[in-house]
Amino acid sequence: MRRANLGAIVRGLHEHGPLSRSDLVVQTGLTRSAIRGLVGQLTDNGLASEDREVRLGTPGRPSPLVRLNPEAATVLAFDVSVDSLAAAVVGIGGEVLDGRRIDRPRGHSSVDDIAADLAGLAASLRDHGAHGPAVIGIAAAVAGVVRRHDGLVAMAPNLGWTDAPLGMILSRALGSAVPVSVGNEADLGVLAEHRRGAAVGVDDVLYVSGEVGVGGGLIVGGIPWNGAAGYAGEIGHIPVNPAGSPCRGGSTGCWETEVGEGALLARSGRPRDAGRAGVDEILRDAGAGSRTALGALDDVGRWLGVGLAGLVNVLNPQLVVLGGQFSRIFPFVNDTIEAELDRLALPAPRALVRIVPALLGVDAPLLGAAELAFEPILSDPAGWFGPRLGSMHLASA
Amino acid sequence: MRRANLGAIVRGLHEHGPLSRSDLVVQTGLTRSAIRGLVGQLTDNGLASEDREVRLGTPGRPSPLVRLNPEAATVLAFDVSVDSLAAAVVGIGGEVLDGRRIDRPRGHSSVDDIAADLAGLAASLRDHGAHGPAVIGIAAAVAGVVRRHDGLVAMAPNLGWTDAPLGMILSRALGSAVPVSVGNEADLGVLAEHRRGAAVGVDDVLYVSGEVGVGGGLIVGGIPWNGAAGYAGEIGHIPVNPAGSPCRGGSTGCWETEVGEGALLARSGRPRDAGRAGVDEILRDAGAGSRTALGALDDVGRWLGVGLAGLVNVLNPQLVVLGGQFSRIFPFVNDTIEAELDRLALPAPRALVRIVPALLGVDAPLLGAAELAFEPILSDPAGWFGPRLGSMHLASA
DNA sequence: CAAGTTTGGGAGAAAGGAACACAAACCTTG
DNA sequence: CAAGGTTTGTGTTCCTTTCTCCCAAACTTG
Repeated sequence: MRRANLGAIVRGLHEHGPLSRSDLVVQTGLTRSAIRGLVGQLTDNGLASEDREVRLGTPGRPSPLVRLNPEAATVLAFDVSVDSLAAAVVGIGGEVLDGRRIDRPRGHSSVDDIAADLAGLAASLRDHGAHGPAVIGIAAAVAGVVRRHDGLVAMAPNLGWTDAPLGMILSRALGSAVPVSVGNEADLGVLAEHRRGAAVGVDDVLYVSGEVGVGGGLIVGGIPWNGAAGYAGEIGHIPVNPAGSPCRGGSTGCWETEVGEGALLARSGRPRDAGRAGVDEILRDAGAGSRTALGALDDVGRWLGVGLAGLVNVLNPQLVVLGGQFSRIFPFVNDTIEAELDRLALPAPRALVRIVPALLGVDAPLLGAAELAFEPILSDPAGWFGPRLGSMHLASA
Repeated sequence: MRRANLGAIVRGLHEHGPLSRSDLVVQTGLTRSAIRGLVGQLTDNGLASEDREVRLGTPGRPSPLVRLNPEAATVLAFDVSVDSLAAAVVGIGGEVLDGRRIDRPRGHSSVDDIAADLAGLAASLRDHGAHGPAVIGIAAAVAGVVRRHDGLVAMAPNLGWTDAPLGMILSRALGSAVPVSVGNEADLGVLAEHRRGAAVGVDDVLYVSGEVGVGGGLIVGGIPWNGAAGYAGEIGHIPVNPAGSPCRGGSTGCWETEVGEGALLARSGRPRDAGRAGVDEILRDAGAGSRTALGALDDVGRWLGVGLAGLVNVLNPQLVVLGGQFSRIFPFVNDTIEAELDRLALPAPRALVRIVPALLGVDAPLLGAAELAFEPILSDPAGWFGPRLGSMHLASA
């Protein structure tokens, strides 16, 4: 009923940017009268405003643009990555009001330390108003296996976490009553690329993020998919090479051991833990024509193609977005991947799929976390104005 | 609005069987008044009826059961399998009014011949009334890669088809104006197992059908998923063994070449084309304790586990249903599969998943086709009564 | 400047579900 | 067997929400 329609309007404005009332009419299928009432409710509550700035040039009465007010509802987004920590304040509509990213030494850190660092980052941001009424959601992306419904990080080998209740601890560190969601880095990366990046408008997307580990995120029929318990997309651990080396998970021949950062470094004769700097060297050498570097990239590209062929057959995506380090090595592996897909994938799904690099780079998971935090207000904006319900959320938390 | 609520009621009755009005109240969340009006509309149009047969034993006024009238809306379902052809008339609510299955010699047959055979089967069924107003949908399951939206069979190696327009040809052979849908055997198998078989009530299901080839069907969040173009679930062609043998698709080391019927037969020292009879022998020998037979089954079980581990990591299903031949060899491979999953799958998704044999056996794809054909009336029952819209469908076909 | 086109504004109508009161049918208890 | 409790069907009324219709406003085009 009304909340659903209101949600459709707010979601449309959030995802597509400012729209005129007549745009909303064609998008929602409602009548002008209905749109008028609903938009009026949004402007009355300050969530949206109507601008006279109108795109002219068409006959007929111009329709003023309805735009969401970013200050009216903001979220706090975090990213716990292998090499860095980040925080951002994002306004509804997607505008990043402020953000900061700091380097982090690789290796294990306690959940409490990380949470404290994140809280510190958040406090340093303009407009964050962590306790203000405008913050309607908080979410964090983390490089690990996450159980969605309670924000438990079941496993994060790069951080040394097992069954870490990041959501709860972060909530406490921030001292905020606003609910905290936690999501896997790749799951949130694909969300961001789908809303604001390389996969806008594409409904069936596989996102492959290559960092130290390899993660996957899925958009199925236009909606993100996380599996029965939020564990889906752990594509780093598909068995591709029974003759391969053992993997951190204890199994053998995982895709991740063939295409991860460590594999690329090792194939080029560097130590596996040379990190981002080592990858930079490889890219520089490859650009200069080094046989070793190009060979290492080619090997990784070949195994990328092998794994992707299986995934394309199983998932039949329209688009594969390569994120993380993969987006950086993309120019060197593109042709090899396509050739392996031609060789190994079934013709029908093969013909449909395109492979592209990510557009949002390292910030994809951070922006995806913001989108996750916005989700409740996009589904049911009515719950966030009128009778101010902050206390209700506190009670249910 | 109303059509959605009406759809929810019809769908509930179709999937769960007869329900009392008060059951419908709790299921839909509507009020008794609303349910009364909606159920009244259904009974007025003959689609449902209310029985006085009531389950007693509880205090309060008994609520008569609302049941769908199977004769009021029927579908014609077909199955084009490797070894057989089948047709059935199924009434709304899921009751099979009549069905027949005939053996088919393995090997290639033209689309026209198959369509003619199917039309002949259909004509021999009681209650089918192919031209009567009660038939509201026609669907066929086929062992091949199917593009959903137009019923094109892109590839069916066991039948020798490439880009075969089965939907169109079958429609012509039947001489019916009712739209014909076509689906992949495994996609429809999982639909049937989800509605009436081993996966009832489970929202995230992977169905693995082992015949000559290996097919997969997915239920994601309670709804079937077919990929961007209907090509999803081609899990037979995930690369699991780069050292393996070449596969019909032209690639190498596909899962199918390690776990398909041919692999089982070859590992037990039989010709790859010994067919179902050969599998029967292996099962008999294994029951009698034959080392060769048990060894072959063990090998297949091991590779089954390898492939499933990857799929479980990627898809995080709650349940894996093994269908086709796999359901027959299940008792002999169960333990091996579980052990391989323990070894290769990530702990989190591994802990969640259960592996079970299919319940509906060879008829799963046939029954799934029926469910596919029912889909339109379950989504919008209002379109099928009142102003009898048969002519409209004809016009749009 | 006039005609045409598209959109906003407002009143009234229609549709559909919610709320409520009451009656009916069953169970339990004495 | 009678009375009370419980649950559900029935019917009426009310309310919410959208749709319809007409007019005014604002822009383009000729």
